[in-house]
Amino acid sequence: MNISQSSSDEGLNSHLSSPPTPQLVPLNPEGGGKATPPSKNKKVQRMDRGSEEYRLRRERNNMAVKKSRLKSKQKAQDTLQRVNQLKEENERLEAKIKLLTKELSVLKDLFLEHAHNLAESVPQETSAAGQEKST
Amino acid sequence: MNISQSSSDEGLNSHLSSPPTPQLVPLNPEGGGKATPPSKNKKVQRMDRGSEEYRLRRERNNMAVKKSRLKSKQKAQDTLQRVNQLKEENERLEAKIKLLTKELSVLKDLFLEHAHNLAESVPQETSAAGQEKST
DNA sequence: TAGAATTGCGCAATGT
DNA sequence: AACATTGCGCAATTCT
Repeated sequence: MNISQSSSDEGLNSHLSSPPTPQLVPLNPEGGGKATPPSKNKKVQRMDRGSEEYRLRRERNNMAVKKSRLKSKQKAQDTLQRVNQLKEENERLEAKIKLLTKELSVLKDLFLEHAHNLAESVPQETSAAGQEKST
Repeated sequence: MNISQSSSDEGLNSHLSSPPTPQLVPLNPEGGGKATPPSKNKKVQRMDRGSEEYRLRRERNNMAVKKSRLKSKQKAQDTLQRVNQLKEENERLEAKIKLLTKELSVLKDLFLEHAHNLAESVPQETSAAGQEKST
């Protein structure tokens, strides 16, 4: 999870802007004191906008972002497909169950009928159709 | 499909920046030439950055975006849940099929055995399936 | 420490 | 006109 509260957001641009690229980035208040104010500037490096280093990093990140998002979308799509796949399989299984149930029903009926006949005429094996496992 | 190439990107910020909100938005180079260059400003309304109208619109859009993205994520999550749900149901169905199949198998075996006995030892009522009390 | 991958966010174009 | 989507870049974080 990314719970970054985005403290110092500097959403600047001027990238694919073919024009003169204004480069209006006052975000680097160096005028306050020294290059490195006595405050605890722990790690917050103020990237020079325009720095080749910076540009390079941005470009790479942009690529990574694109890639990541593509991947994400792909995954979502796959999940949707999976749903359809499972739904189909489900239907197949339901159909099979229906068939098996019917077959079973028929056989049981035959059995009962037969047992009945036997009991009526020749009372020998009366316990034959009651052996299911419940569950 | 949206093949917008994002021509004039001006990713500004200064929004959730609780501080004095510098409002450093020189993106409206009014000093370069005229307020509206002689180009064919067809419909591209040069939104005044700083215009109340603009700010309001941006804010609303930001809300809409957030909402939309939340919705999107929710949907994705739902889809994932659906997958799990379907997987579970599938397992249930498979189990049921297994059970039914076994039951059927047992019954069939009983049937065969019985028929066999009849044929082997007491071949008397070979055609007595539906005559007296059918049903 | 570096670099790639994620993620939240805002902008603008576009869709409804 | 208003809200919804979507592609895109930035920056902060997290993962490797």
